[in-house]
Amino acid sequence: MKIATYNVNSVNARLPVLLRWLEESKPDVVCLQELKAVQDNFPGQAIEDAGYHAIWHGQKSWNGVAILSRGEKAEEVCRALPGDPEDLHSRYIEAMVGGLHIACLYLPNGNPAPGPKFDYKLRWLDRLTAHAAGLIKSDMPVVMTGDYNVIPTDKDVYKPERWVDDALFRPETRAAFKSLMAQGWTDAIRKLHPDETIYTFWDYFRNAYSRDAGLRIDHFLLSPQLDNRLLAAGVDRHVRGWEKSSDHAPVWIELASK
DNA sequence: ATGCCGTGGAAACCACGA
Repeated sequence: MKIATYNVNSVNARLPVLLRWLEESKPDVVCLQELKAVQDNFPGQAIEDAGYHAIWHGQKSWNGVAILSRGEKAEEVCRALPGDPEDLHSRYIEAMVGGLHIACLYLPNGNPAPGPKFDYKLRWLDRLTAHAAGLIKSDMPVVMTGDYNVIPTDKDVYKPERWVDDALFRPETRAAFKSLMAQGWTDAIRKLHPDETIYTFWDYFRNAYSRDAGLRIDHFLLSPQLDNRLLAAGVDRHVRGWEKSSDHAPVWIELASK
């Protein structure tokens, strides 16, 4: 079973690239972030024609998350991260599919830091950690994936010294992510590629992609039930080089069937 | 070191992203 995550930076602007990549990569489940479309403006028909069911939670202008699946339609569990009814951003959707519990998330960027946006990011991370504690205690195999907007370590950024004051890399951010991981989650990419330089995002400007000046911020967190089912993990970085690409590349894992 | 680019939405610029 192949599961992917892809921050598309507008699902409608990205539709040709998304369809081309789906055709090439043929994942069974896909988590999308940054739809940048209201609920009624999601390209559901085009995605259905490509062979995928979809559930999604849109929002005007910003954010937006979706879960696509081949074969069975994902059975939605919730479409908001618990813990703050005032938080109206569409950044979280959770569903059951293929016998897995799948959480698709788009964590707040948090810049500029310090400031209210950074506070919101840290609160969101706290809420995610609280919710994740319940998920990891359940008997279900859980995949928690998406754009975390967190650079976990020095080797996940091309020039760590330039990012120390950035919301993606500040000590508070890394510490919060570390305490989430300490619940027992596995970073799928790092488990299989502990020492490789691997990025999932490259800026649109400064020729970041051709210079390979990237960040690793899109992650797959796996619950312990999945530890012995992880077969492969990687980044489709060539997709970042396509015409009209997102600034993120798709990330994927392969799980052994149970 | 930096929104230099890309997108959406409103209004011919600005907010926002990482």
